[in-house]
Amino acid sequence: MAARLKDIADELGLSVVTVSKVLRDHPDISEGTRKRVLKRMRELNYQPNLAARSLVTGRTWTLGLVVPDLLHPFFAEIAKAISAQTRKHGYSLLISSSDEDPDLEIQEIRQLLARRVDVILIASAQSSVDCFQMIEEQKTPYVLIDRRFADLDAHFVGVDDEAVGMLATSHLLEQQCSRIAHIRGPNVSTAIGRLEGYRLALASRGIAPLPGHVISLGTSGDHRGEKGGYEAAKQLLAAEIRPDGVFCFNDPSALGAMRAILDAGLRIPEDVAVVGCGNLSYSDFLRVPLSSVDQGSEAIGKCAADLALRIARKKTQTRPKTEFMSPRMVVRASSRRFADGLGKTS
Amino acid sequence: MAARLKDIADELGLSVVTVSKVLRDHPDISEGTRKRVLKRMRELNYQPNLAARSLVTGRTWTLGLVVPDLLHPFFAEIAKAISAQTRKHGYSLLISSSDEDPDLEIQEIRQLLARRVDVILIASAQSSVDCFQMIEEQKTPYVLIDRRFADLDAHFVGVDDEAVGMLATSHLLEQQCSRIAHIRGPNVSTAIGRLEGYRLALASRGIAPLPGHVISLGTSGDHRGEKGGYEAAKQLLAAEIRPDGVFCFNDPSALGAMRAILDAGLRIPEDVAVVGCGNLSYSDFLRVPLSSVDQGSEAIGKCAADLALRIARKKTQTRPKTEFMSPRMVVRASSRRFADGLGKTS
DNA sequence: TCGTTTAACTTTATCGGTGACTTCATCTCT
DNA sequence: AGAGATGAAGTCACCGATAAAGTTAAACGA
Repeated sequence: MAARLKDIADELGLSVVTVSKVLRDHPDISEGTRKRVLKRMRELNYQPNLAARSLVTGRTWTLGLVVPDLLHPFFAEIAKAISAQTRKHGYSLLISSSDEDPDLEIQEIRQLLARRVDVILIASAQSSVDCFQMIEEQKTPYVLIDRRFADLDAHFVGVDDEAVGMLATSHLLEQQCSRIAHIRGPNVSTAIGRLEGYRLALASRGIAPLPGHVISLGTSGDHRGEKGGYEAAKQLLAAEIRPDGVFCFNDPSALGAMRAILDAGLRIPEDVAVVGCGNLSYSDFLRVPLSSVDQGSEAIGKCAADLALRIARKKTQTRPKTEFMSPRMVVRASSRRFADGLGKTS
Repeated sequence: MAARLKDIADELGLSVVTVSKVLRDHPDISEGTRKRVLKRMRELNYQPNLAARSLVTGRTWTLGLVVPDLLHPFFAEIAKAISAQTRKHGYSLLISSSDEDPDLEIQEIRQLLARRVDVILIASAQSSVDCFQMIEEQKTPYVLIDRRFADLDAHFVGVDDEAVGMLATSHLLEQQCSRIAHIRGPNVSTAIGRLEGYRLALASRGIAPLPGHVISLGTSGDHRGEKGGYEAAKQLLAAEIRPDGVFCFNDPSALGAMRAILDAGLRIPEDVAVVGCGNLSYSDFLRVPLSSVDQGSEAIGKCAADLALRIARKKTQTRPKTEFMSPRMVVRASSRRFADGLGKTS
């Protein structure tokens, strides 16, 4: 059904290879034949068979993306940005969602390796680095997104999580919060970095977190952390000294926390100011619009895609490269305790 | 680098074909050699080269998905469900986002056709059916998701939008709303069906929509419709007779509408009850929790994936099949005007 | 004038599998 | 014992492209 090089070649009395060369803009083709061939290709709406091309070139013109959760707007936005960027360069994107499950993630990675994708982009839910050795064994290049591993020297694109933590915590300090708590995330680099940033920001004012004021987001079934945030905030409110500001690991957990605070009859931000992270798009429609640290997910996606494309084009391995995006504080009602002046507005 | 059939064949003193037969569970292989081959395959972590296999079988074991917007939770959920389902059967999924732009969508479809995906799943942003003829010419089967075309006889999986409209409108009627308005969506099947359902529900009580009470969601830049919903609701509130209930095309537009209503100093649901559609997961955290018609997006995804897999397995064309999911009303505060009794709770 | 370039193609081999046939030894049945 | 059936391999051609090397004729330089 679909046209092949051979069809075009036969019709024009050329060899398959000549037509193939036209297709790939090879120099040693005369202007005349080039035009004839291109014309016929257009007429037939010729599309090269990528399976055949892959077989001989060893490249699939396909990238693989693994995210923990496609429903999480942060990852959805990254996926969208990557997809848009790769498309421009003729690459397609296989997307899979690991449901935050390391084993499932490994399966997904195996699939991508079996498909011989040119580069794997991955926001990993792994706790160990074993599976990356598996990827390296297959000599498939990969780029970590959002989440890093301290003992793994690999390409990385993401936000500077320490800066995130400092930004959020400093903002709360500026809002005259004096007892700032932190609802921390699971044991991955993002959560660790944000916690560290939180500590550093406090330390720079000579403050140490009060006992019980750093609390872990339980893994109570929901990935995104709404329930976990609710539970964690309830515990915080029951602490000996009640916090007057909370920096939450991400926006969903902040939503949960806000609900717990409101349920307890407290006011946001007067009694407790809340800051999240991720700046998810629906923030404006909440009971109390949520202040949040924007991670520039779109920029992360674009940057990761560009890096991956660069890697895909080179056959030789390149030295691991780390690209940090800078976070941005977006202040909304949940943390704006002063009409103006003190609170930054962007 | 990666192991090939030939490597295994040489090592075991067999022919490539024999090994290939083992791989595909061909019957005429003795138990002994089968075991020897499988053992070696496992040791080498052999992965068949899908490009080679595709080249000869003409099948890619890949499905393509085109959605208008990956960031919209409705489509993200569908994408996730499809991905999960196809993975189980060894198929991969190429996902692309058309940004609700018909031209971009056509480009994406071309890409998928060029890649010779086995089936295309598409929630289309087209206004004409031309591009589906293009797909048919390539003899690539496709499944429409969510959005249909009246004059196109194709596979379809989605919700019964007329039922959606009736469900939402009947619910508002039950809540004693007597002046129910509708913020309708763009000119695609979903919006048309929901509008029709709205009309039918009113008609069944002998009511006709008041003038100016059916209003169109403008296309003011944002795809999801938050701004559009805001503008539309402002107009509704300025109508000669102010509505006391609004059924919104989707949840984002309902969010916008709610904001307009609250901004106007009115109460939800006492002054105006609001119902959306889509039942997006963050509904519980809104200023006023939003009642919404659940379309069962996960079920749609699963069903669409199953249908696509069935089609992929058959070589012969199958008769177009339409699968309707039934919508479900989820009542929350935005439309619960009576403490109990009248308002259904699920 | 003759060897050397150069432009513009063509030939040949190959990528890693699969499908359709063929071979050959063993087994079964009359 | 010989014909046909069966089981367990192997042969060969081919899928649709690309890489590398080879061919041919015109152009060029000394």
